[in-house]
Amino acid sequence: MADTGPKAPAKARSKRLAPDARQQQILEGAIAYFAEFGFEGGTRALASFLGISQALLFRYFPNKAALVDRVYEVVFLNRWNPQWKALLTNRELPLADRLKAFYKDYNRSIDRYEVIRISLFSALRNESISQRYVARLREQLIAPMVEECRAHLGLPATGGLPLGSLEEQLVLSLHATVIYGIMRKHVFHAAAPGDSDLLIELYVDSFVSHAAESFRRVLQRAEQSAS
Amino acid sequence: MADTGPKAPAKARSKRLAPDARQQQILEGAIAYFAEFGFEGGTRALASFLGISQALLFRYFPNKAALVDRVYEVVFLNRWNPQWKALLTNRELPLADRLKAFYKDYNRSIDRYEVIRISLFSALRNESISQRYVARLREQLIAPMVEECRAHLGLPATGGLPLGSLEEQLVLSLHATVIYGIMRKHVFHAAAPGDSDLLIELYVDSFVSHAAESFRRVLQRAEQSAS
DNA sequence: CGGATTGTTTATCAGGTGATAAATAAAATC
DNA sequence: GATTTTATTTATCACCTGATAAACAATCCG
Repeated sequence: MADTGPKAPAKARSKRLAPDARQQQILEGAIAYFAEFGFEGGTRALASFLGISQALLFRYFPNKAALVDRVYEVVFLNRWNPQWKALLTNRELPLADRLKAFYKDYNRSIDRYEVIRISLFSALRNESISQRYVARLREQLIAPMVEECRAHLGLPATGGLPLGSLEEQLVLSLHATVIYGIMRKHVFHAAAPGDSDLLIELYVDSFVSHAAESFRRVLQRAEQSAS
Repeated sequence: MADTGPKAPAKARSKRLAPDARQQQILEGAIAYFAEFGFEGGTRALASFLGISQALLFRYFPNKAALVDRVYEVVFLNRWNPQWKALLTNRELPLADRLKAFYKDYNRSIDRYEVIRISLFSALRNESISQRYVARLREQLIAPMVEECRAHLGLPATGGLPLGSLEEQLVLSLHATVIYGIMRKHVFHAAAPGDSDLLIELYVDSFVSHAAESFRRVLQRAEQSAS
């Protein structure tokens, strides 16, 4: 079994911080610590990682769950850019340009060790905040992308996609490529030093140039199963 | 914080099994239990999940780590098909057909709740078996796919890829799509009821039909950075 | 300086953990 | 059916967990 906590690198004892600063320090340390060891990591190891006593944690957070919730908030909510949807649906730009700009920015925003690992840890626990994030991703970004693809291809709007429709899954292949690349780096530790922006351009070009054919076949299948 | 163990559905007490059968039953139960709650799940909850006493676990496995190791073995090693590489490198078939046949079979093999979740739990713990799996995936399947793409496009063989080369990452986009679809289903609980085989055919066709252009641009970039 | 304030630590608690040994009960053997 | 064998459970251990309260010590303020 892997070790479940650091054997105390324990920074030099930094005494008597202002309450705000200490709370912030604990929160940031907790993000780093939980990202590494998961939420089962103990409060003692976390405290020693921070160079403070274990009891001090409970002065700034009423209990471990509250601390974990704050970690979730930082990782999930603070990392969402409300302009993404507007960017994706701005039909004054070509579809490919919008997708490239979006995925470059999205990739930049979530390609971080703590973010991807904490997202996974919380998803594996079926945390509701993780499921809300997935729902928002679908409603705010993936579904609009499908509509934009339809518009780009001269197809009528869907007026609401069924969950997990084939069209949605087509668009998700783009998303999957970006996410999986980040996971390979931070979870599987399989180096991926390549130029992310170049790869995103290639992925998007490949997707868009084949979209007509893919959508045609997917819609044909949908008609078949409807009959 | 999410609940960390089942409150004992506790099947009816099945008494006095043959040792082999009981060991097998514990192993299978452990796979289901750890897949749900992760490896921090307690032995008491596992035992109650199995409908046996906690002490009995330690008669069939010397300690928890040994049980976890057996779970890893079943999930990782038993799920590898040695014929995959041969299938992918069989140049009597068109490249697209090989990729489709491989990914349909690969998808069928790993698209299971326990498999994908236990893989992720172990990867997040940096278990060596997980890293060995990733290395094997790269050497046995991904790298050969790159070589096959080169052959398909009339390019010379590489004679050994640098880790994380751009070409490798191009091929990984295909892989990512399959894996991420499975993760969405079993980790993010975002339904994906679509016809996997159809989607795999679309992904592969899209990839292959755009491969010439993608490889051209990637190799051009590689030359630039070499100069 | 001296006393009040407050950030921090030490000591401690009840409950949970993996693991062991003795006690029990079901099957196997004669 | 009595006796041996063994699968299983109950009781227990030392240790670790999150959390609390009292003791301590650094800063502030007069």
